[in-house]
Order: sequence, then C-alpha cells, then structure tokens
Amino acid sequence: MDGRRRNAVTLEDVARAAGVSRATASRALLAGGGAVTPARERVREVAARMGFRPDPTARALAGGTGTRIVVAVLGASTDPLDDPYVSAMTAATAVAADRHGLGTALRWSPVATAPRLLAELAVDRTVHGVVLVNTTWDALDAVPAALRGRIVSIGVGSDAVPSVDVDSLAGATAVLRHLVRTGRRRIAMVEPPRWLPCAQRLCRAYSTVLAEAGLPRSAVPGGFGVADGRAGAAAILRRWPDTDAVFAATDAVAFGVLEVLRGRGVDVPGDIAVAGFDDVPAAALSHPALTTATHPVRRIATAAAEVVLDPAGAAAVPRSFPSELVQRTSA
Amino acid sequence: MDGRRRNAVTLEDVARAAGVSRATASRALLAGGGAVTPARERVREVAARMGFRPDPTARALAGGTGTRIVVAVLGASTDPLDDPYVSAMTAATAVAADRHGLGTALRWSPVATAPRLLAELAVDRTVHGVVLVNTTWDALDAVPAALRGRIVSIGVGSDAVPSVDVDSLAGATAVLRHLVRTGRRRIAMVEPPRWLPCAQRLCRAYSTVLAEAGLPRSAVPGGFGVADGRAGAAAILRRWPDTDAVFAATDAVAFGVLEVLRGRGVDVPGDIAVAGFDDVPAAALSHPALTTATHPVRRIATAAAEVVLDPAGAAAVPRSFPSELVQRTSA
DNA sequence: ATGAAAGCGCTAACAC
DNA sequence: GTGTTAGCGCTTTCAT
Repeated sequence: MDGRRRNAVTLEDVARAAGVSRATASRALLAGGGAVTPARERVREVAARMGFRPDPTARALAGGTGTRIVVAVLGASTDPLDDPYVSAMTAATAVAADRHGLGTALRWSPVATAPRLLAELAVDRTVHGVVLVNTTWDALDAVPAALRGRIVSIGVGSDAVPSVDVDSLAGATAVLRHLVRTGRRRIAMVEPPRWLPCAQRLCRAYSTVLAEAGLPRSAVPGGFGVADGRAGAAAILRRWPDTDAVFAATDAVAFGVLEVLRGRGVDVPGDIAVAGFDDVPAAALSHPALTTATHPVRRIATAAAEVVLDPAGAAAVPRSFPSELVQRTSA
Repeated sequence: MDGRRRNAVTLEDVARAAGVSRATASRALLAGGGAVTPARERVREVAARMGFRPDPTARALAGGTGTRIVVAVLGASTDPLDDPYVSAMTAATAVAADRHGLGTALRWSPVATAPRLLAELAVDRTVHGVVLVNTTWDALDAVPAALRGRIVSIGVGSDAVPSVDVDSLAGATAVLRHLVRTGRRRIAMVEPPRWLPCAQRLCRAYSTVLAEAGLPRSAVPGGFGVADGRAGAAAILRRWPDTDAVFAATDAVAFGVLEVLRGRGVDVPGDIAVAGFDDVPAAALSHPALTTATHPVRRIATAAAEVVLDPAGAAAVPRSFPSELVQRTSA
C-alpha cells in the first residue's frame, strides 16, 4: 500500500548516542530494579531525550513474548459478543493493552473444551497473556505450564493462576439483607448456572441470610439470561404463590422476572420486590429501575490486564473489588 | 517466565520440504493470484500438509505491517467504554482480528484532536489498520497518506477512505413513516449531535417524511445520551404541548424521553408514542419495549475489520448494511 | 521465476 | 557489568 515504515528512533540510535552497545542499552531499559550504574542512568536519560519508544513487535519476535493478550471466555452461549459484560471487559482490556503497544483478541469456547483452547493459546507465539472469563475449576486445572505467569482469571483462581475477583458474597449478602430489612419474608431465588464456581457464592449468601432471618428457602435453578428469568419466575409463582421477593443471579435474569410479573399484573415492588446482580447499563433504565449489586467492570478488566502485562508489578495491582448494593425502585 | 516458545513449523521447514528457497516459499504463499507455477502449487500443498501457520509477529517485523488494528473512536464523552455500541464494535473487531492472528486496540480522542490521533497512528509501526468510529468530515480530511489503504470508516467515507455504513436514512424513514401511519400528527424529534455527519440523515428523513405528510416540524437539538433525552423531552413538552410522538436519535435518548414522560404521568404509547434508533440490548427490555431501528453491529464491525485486514479482498466485503424498523410497544 | 543475502528492531547466550 | 555474536521468522531487494 504505502511506503515501508521505519521506526523513528531505534535502540541502536540510543546505544550509539549513549556510547554503549545495543545489548547494554537493552538491559538498561529493561532491568526493573537492578543496580543503579551510571551507564544505566545515562542510557535511560538519552532514551528519554530522544523519545525512544521500543518496538513491541520486535520485542515480541526476539523475546518470544507475544503481541496480544487474549480474553478467553468460557460459556454456554454461542456468542459472548451479545453479552454486554464480555464486551465491556474486552473493550477495557483493549484500552489497557494499548498502553503497552499490544493488542487484544477475544475468543470463546464451550466450557467442556476449555482445555483445548488453553493448549492452543499456550503454544501460540502471538499471545502475550490470557485473561480467563467465566473460569471453572476444570479450566484452572487445565492451564498448561507454558501459560503460568501470564494468565489471570476473573473470578476464582488457584495456586497456579492468580485471579482478579469481586466480592460477590458481600454484594449478594447486602442485596438479600436489604430485602429482609425492608420486610420481605418469602424471598425466592433464581440461581446462577451451576457450572460457574464464583456464582455459587450467591447461593451461599442466600442460604446464610435466610437462615439468619429464619426464613424459608425457595430457589429454582437458572442461568445467565432473560429466558432463565422468565422460566424461573413462572416456576417460583407456581410453587410458592406467597413469594414477596425474588433475587435473580444476574440483571438479565431479573429482567425476565420483571417481564413475567408485569404480564401477570403483579405490582413491583408493591407485591413482589425484584433484585438483580451486576448493574448492567440497562438496570438503571428499566422500569421499575432495578435494585442490584454494582461491580466496577472497567477497573476489574484493567487490573486483570495489568497482571498479565506487567507480571513484575502484579503484586501492586488490586485483586479484589467490591460488590455493592445499588438501591433503585424494584426492591 | 517460561521457556522460550519456538514456532512449531516455520517457513524454513516448508521451503526445505518443498525443495525451494525460503524466498520462493514466501512468495508462493503470499502471491494473491499470480501465475500458477508448479512450484507455487507444491509449496502451498506442502505448507498445508505440514500445518504451517505463518507467524504474524515475524511478518509484521519484516514487512513493517503492524500487529494490531485500532478502533479509533471520536467523541465528546470521556469514555467510549461506557457506550455499549463502542464496546460491541470493539469486541467484534477483536474476534475478527483474532482470525488473522492480530490484536485490537481501542483508543479515544475528542473530535477536535482527531488529526493528531490519526498522525500518531500513521507512524506507529504496531498498527496494521484503523477503524474510525464516529467519523467527521474533518477527520476524513486529516487522514495521513501513510494510512491510505489500511483505514476504514464506520459511517461517512471519502475518496481516500472507504467506509462501511448503515442505511440510516432508510431506517429513520421507516420509523417515521410508521409513526405517521399509526396516526401520529405532532411528531417531535430530539436531534443527534450536530458534529456527527452520518447522523444528519436522521434529520433529513425527519424533514422529508413530515413534509410528505404535510405535518409541522418540531425538533430540538440533542445528543447521544439519556440526559439529552430528558432535556429534549422537557423542551418539547414545553414548546409543543400537543405532541403525540417523539422520535429520538438514539435509544439512550429515547430512554431519557420515556423517563420524563413516565414522571409526568403521560401514557406511552397511548398519549405519546416514542421511537428510538440503534436497538441496543436494553431496547427490548425497557417498559414499554422500545420501537426503534435495528442495526447489525456485529456484521458491520466484522466487515470493517475485513476491509483493513485483507485489502485485496476488500472489494468483496459488503459495505452497506440495513437499518430496519423493529416495532415493539412504545410506538 | 528463483536463490542468496540483507535486513526488520530487539533480546539473550556467551565470553570477557 | 559490558560488548560480541547469534538469532526470532519472515519479507524483500538484488542478482542471476
């Protein structure tokens, strides 16, 4: 298309200007906290003055480190692209990676074939790091050794795989306590999918809070989507007609619940309170506006990206984020 | 972290197996539709048999082509990350780029400094191509020559910059005709931001359809977001109390309008019909469910990515996508 | 058309 | 610690 682009100022230039070899210049610029030799300082200064920007591509080729961080989404649905949560996560990662001159890729796999996906990523020379979304225990066990140190999980982690997580137990507890505090006594729940480990905390919170309050349990299995909410609501109303609150495992599920209740002329929150989980953009816009638990998706994604982009500084990255009650009008 | 990763099968291996030099093998694999020499065929066959996957990183270093396609978003807001449309676009691009072993980056710039952003991208060796979102005429004029052939615009284009677009004139016309057909006679509009060229088509559709029907115009300036909808609705009700329909330039704006109407006890669609534009996920979930125009965001993003990823095959990529009325309950 | 050779810009062994 | 020497895997002159 256009003439070949050459790099503005290369390491070679910097080295020459600083009066050292390329290798020394390279080390001076790379070394995290090594000794503070005069040469090192000089190189750094010269590089800064000349506006040297290391070429990530060359770096990747020489070092065998890749050029992209891939967001690997495990799930039942065929396209995580329709999931606002996944899109937001990917976009935030794309911003974070950009700051390091790297790119981001989005790949999806059914939960069952996660091991194969991980194996592929492990041998792919273009992948710099991996962010696992919707992590399962099996997936954690299947992480190849070659991915160690450059993979991070959103949700549950393991000895080998660091994680960035949200305190969903606290968030769910806050939501449920809110329901109890506002006088609800027949609190039903549409559960999250069974295969997602970190979602089980919502079930724990449900059991705990209801036990504390001496209230009866009434939970039905569910999933991630609106359809699960519709089915769940129908089942709940059938089995426990005296239900006065529904805790949905995700906002999408809550929307399904709201739809069914509206269809049956049930007043929300008058007759039945409804609470979701996630605080997607639509939550604030629904009618009634959804009471839910909010999560800093952007900060979570940024933290995860940081962990794989700069393993050295990973220790300084916050790994746990809050899940907090947002009280709107549905509950 | 882990041992150096080497490529499974390199071009060198293929060349040797095919009994030719690396250069020949490279050419054989690259040439689009050159002559069909026996050697070329043999190389291709051998490569396929050996499962050769060219290393995008090496390719980028040698050829000066980059490793990532950057989604450059122009806008007034500080973070396009909160915009579901931008997130979806980025995620779809991240999937498309992945198929070519490349990554995606997301970068934002105020409309005013678009030229600077474009200049930066033009000299950045890591960028393979650019997808411009929310393109303005000024931005098109500012596209550096070095970006020619590897930049595509979503929305308006120019001689130098190909575009992937949606037929928003048709979509808006369909929405407005629907309002007229269902008996609305005082149709107001909350306009899109003035600086976005492709959005002006909605204004054109509004003028045309209303003129055709012999109806009076009542438009107020607006923007992209919920707040613009709130302000717009208030202004409209004040100036034209007999309004019986509102056409909002985006779904978010429509949500703002709905909020105000609900607050004033106006029945939608009984008293006033409301229609949006875009069909974001929340549109189907709002109450009343939003009548709007739907756009295949995913296909649009994929097409745009394809244009910059494979300029040779760009001619075969669909460049215009439909904008179609989705009738729900708000109008 | 093909091969030999020269890089792309950087990192990493290896000696000193 | 520093310089020297090899590459990383591919594309692209330049001769032939």
